[in-house]
Amino acid sequence: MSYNPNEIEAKWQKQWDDEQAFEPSDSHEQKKKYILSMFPFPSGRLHMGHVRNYAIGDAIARYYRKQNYNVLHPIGWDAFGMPAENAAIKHGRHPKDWTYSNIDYMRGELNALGLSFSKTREFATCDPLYTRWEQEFIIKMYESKLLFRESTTVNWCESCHTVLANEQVEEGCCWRCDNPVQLKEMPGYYLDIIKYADELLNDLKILEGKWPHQVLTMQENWIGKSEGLEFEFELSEESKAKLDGRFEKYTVFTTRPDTIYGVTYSALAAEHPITKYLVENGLVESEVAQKITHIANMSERERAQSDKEGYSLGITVIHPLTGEEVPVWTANFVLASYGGGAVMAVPAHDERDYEFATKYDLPIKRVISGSEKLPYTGEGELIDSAAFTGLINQQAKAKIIGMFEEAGFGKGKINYKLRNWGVSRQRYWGAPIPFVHCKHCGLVPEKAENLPVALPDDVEITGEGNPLDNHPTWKYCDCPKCGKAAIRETDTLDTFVQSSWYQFRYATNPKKWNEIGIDKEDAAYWMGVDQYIGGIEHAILHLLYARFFTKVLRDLGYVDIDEPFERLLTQGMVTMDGAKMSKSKGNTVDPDKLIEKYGADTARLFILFAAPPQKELEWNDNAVEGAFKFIRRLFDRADKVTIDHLPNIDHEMLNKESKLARQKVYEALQKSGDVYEKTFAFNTLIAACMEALNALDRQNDEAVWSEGMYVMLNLLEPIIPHAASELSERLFKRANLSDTLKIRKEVFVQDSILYVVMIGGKKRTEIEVSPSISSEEILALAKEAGYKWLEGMCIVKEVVVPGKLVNLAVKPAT
RNA sequence: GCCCGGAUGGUGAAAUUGGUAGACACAGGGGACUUAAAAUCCCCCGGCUAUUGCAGCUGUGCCGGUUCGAGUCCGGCUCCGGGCACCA
Repeated sequence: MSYNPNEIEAKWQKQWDDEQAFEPSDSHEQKKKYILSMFPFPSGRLHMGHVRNYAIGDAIARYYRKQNYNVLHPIGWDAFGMPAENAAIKHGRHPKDWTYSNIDYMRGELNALGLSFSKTREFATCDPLYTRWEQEFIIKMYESKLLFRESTTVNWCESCHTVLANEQVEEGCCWRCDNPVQLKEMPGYYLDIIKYADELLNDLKILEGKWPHQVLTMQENWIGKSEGLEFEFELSEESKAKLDGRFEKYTVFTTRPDTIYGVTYSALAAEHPITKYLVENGLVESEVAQKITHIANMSERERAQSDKEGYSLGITVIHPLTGEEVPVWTANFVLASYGGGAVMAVPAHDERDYEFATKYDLPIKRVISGSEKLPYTGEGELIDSAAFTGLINQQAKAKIIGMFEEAGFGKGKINYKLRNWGVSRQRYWGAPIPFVHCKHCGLVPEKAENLPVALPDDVEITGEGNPLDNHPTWKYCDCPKCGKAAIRETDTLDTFVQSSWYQFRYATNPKKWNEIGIDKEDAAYWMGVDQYIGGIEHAILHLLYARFFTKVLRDLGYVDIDEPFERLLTQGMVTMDGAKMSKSKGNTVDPDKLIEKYGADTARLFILFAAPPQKELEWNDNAVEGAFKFIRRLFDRADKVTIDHLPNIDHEMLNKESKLARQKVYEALQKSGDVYEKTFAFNTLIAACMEALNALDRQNDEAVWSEGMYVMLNLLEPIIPHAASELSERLFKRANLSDTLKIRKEVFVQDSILYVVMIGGKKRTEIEVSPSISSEEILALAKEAGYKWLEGMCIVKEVVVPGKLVNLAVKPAT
């Protein structure tokens, strides 16, 4: 038979459409699988990374459908975001128009790949119906104090004209546009993710073995939990006077309370209120004040790259245990955003404190024994530490915290590197934050019946300022509470908010989408996502936010689960000439052209064959051709099939080649379960099928051919669905596709077994023996076969590995 | 600097988790068919030595160890990729 991919693929895609073949059943009786590939941003065209992502997910979804699971395999569009506005600025197109026409085009591309998505559950996150429910959640979060508004120093991207969350700053630059991020003081909305830090950290244990190890450690480090002591430094009387009595004390945090007797100075951030007061009121020399202001204006990134720098503030604090006066400095390495912006400095046992003390000639006092070399940050016994001297530092830590707590001037404290999630964006193309600023009532949430707060269509997008703020009328409204004139919030939500709950939206039956955001029962049935597939670049951002949102929605009573994604597969990048495919590098391969030339099945087969999904995939045009040839060969060999069902075969009656062919076929079948359910090493399954086809080719038995094709098409259908369906229809009336195949043990029974004979650890020869033979007999035969290498040797040890090999350890005979 | 990965032929990769390293493919070489080309089919294909015949040595980034046996386990390095980057 000849292979005409374009014709076949159009035929099957139409048939699947007509049959609505991939809609899950509404019934909750059946066992289920929820297979989800991360949804795409509608940028205009699919790229190879998408093709890979969806080929993997589709193979898994199709496999489970064959195993009689009720499968939810949805797709949608992560549709809000900056590129839509950039397109508006550049080409004068309305973001809405740009977005929805991109979606239409890309939907067609996904369709052409033969992906088995549920069509009834598709949505775009910019659909007002989606925004409506998101706004409801946001209001609920505000009411339970998880969402709050405050003015803080934020990461600001001048090129995107918007605020960025901490996670969205990569190497000091904006994650999206790569421009350097500046610090700016601004009001904004925050989600209290720190409140969930402990749970987000602890629940990583649930995901162990199910998520890539790498992602778990990245999240763990990002949360950055540390336990220590928080206490207050009281200012000396003289210093209080100098500060006009406005400050009495300040708080510091340390993870090393065991080194507290080694404190020789304290350091404040440039932004610390005391530092600011001193600078602003001329209480430090004007030259120093200037330098401090300069530091305060630097980004964290810039500060991290500069040398240690600091200035004496001319004030002192009292050491809480010794009563000694300790000088206070300001230092550029003290972060305002962590632990109160102030530290106790122990130069003997902290690298930063040591470097600083050496530079400015501050005293260094050793209090932990151990290495002679300073700074020493390891374990040891306390020295020179009053009542605690002699204790091991780990014990001392707990005792000192206990002592502080008893005395009431400090307490054990847990700190996180994780910072609260700033969700305000000063953009147009996002979900409006549904609040109103009222002169009389303050910040007021919009009434439920007025949701969604929708975006105005008539905007001017110039790239200058926030288009919603500039709109002539949109922001003027009545206060939902008192009815007087008020101003609508013009910030919109971070787009990561939309992707934090989309998994629940898909799980909700679309018939209920108008009435409800997330259906609890539907979610209980479908969630969590059994297999989630996406790029490693979301290891922290999206995956942490979605985990957080799941816990929040649970606590607000919307769902009953703790973790959204049961299993996670992170796919590798698609590269060409060793570099990531990108338009700017000009090394892209257009999926449309590939499909046009070879068909979707070839694209899918190549992508799954060329490398295991987790690894990087190097594009190779020749290998694509090879994938195409394999499918063509299947069509060619279809002529060998003469029986239209799974034949009964008397294995004993077959010749050696046919027996081997059956063995290869069933080896592939045996492998398939593991591949589709656990390892996702599709490359090895495809290789096993190629081996089976090669072995079938070397024999002539019609029944063995028929059986082989019956099994192989069944195994390959999730990977090359059009070709496999077509052949299965022509040869077996598709019976093989719905069949649950059983392993035939008899094909693995060998007439004889090949034993490798190793002598002195080296492979020397082989012997073919009957399977019923004893170890003694095998050894005897091995010695006979290997006499050549045994001459002049005596055997020290004999090892027989059943079914595999014989190893004779030898040494020269004396 | 710290934390994770990884390193196997010319290339992409396999290797039942301690048991014949290089399956399966791509590229390359040779041959068959053909007027010719394409397509298809067959053979060879880690390195070195030998080649009249068998064959021998060596080989999974490097050095060492455990073991009858190590790509796989242990210790110490080198290089590459990713993440974090003064978090007290």
